[in-house]
Amino acid sequence: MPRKPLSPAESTPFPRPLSTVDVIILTLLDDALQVLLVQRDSAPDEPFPGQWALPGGIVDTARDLSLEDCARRKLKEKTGVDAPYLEQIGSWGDASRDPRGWSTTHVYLALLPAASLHPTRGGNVSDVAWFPVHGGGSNPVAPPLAFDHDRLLAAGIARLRGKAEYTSLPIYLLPPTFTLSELQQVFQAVLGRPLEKKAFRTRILAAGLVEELDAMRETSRRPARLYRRRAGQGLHYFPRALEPHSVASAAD
Amino acid sequence: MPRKPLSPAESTPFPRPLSTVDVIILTLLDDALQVLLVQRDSAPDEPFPGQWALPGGIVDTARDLSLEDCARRKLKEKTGVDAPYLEQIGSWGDASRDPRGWSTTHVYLALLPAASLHPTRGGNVSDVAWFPVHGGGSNPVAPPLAFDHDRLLAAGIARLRGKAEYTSLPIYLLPPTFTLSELQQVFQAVLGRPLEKKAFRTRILAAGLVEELDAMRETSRRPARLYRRRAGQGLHYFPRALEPHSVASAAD
DNA sequence: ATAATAGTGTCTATAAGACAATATCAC
DNA sequence: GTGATATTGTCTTATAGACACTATTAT
Repeated sequence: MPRKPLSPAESTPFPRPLSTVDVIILTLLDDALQVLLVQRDSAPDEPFPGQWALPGGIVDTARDLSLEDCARRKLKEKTGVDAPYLEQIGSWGDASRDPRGWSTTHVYLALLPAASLHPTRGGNVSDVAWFPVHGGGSNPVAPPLAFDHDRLLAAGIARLRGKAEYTSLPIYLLPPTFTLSELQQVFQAVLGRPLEKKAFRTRILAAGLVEELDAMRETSRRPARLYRRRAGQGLHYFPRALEPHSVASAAD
Repeated sequence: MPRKPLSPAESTPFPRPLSTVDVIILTLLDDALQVLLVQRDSAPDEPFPGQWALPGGIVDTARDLSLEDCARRKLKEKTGVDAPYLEQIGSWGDASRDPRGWSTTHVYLALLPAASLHPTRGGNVSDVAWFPVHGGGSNPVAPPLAFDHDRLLAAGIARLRGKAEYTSLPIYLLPPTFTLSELQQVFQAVLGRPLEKKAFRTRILAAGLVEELDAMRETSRRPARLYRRRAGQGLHYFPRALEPHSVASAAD
């Protein structure tokens, strides 16, 4: 039962669904797109004890001013940082997705650079870990996730992949400065296919969404020019998609 | 207070936000994009009495199997029909958008052909009406909507306009058979700008998303070939946007 | 010099924009 | 025939793909 009685104004004639927020936190680690997952409590009266799940939880109307606020809070709790990109992916609400009853989750996608995380690959808690997202990678993503989190994660990945075809979105997976080769590698990791070097560089530079720095990345080979996102530039929409694709599903 | 006590499994340590669904129902009437609005109850203890609002209401966990289910129910209640296109636009949840307290609305976009509606322009109830969506039309959209429905509507229109640039989405605003000129008019009404005739026709036909019928639309001028959506074809993504556009806001 | 990665030159292919020309109907 | 709308021809332009070539570093 609720902790406090509802005031008359708050009283409504319907039982309210449980409201939660889940965050799909992605970054690029070891040249692969990886997702942050948390292991659920092992207490047997908890739903999906011990299973891996997306970070998230119940909306706390006393602390969270808004759904996005709640997502930012979850993000900060698990990573210790704010994400340079946070987007709502959608909401899934029905009677059966949570054994506790009718519930709705509001899913957000957060992209952040791996370099912004703590030294030991970001996870500062033992029940938090990064998993590669690849369908065909050597180490597959964790076993089936709790609740319906598999489909939520799939929707987040699909959104990122889809937007990578015609926007600059994957740039948010990189630290503030990067080389064009690194940027191309991020796009390739997201899209799961190689891209043409010349076409890619022309596309990025013609869009004017990065600016040259006076510094180079010094490696054991030829140094590469460093760039950074142009200040105040949001997501860039390219006039053409990266590859002629044809049809998609009926809704979104 | 809730009508029935919560079972232990349903008990959660947080007060739950109010969950609602609102539907942005759009169609093409009189060559203009129009939205279906409902006038709220005039009882002074109701929030926003007498004001126009998007059709919607509280999620009924006893009747609605899912959020989308709920959206379909609202749609059917107001129009009497199912929409050939229904997409979730997003969810807005915060402490202040509803005077009754912390609430979340789940917003859906429905596109349907005007011809599918009842004879007298669809509205079979006196407190339901279509309003043109145009910013610069002769008859502007209704005065400020109830709650935060202005921004919800704006988000829905923006989604439709955005997708019209690089998908076939506006086709769902037309009846099952149509001419290419009519299809072009729908795109123009959505985008608010004229399109090049030849380029538009090539684009549509090359995509293979319509099929020629053996019938013509007979008017007082040269008859025009009728087409219909190819069966089983979902939303089509064109390889190029209709016009080179550059930047958008930071998140979606 | 060689290996490796960074970066460029140049050609082709595709699809959109511009805009004129032609086709088919009612009258 | 004229007027109106449908449909097509053709040229230009912009940008992605292919792919070979040059540039710069460490060794």
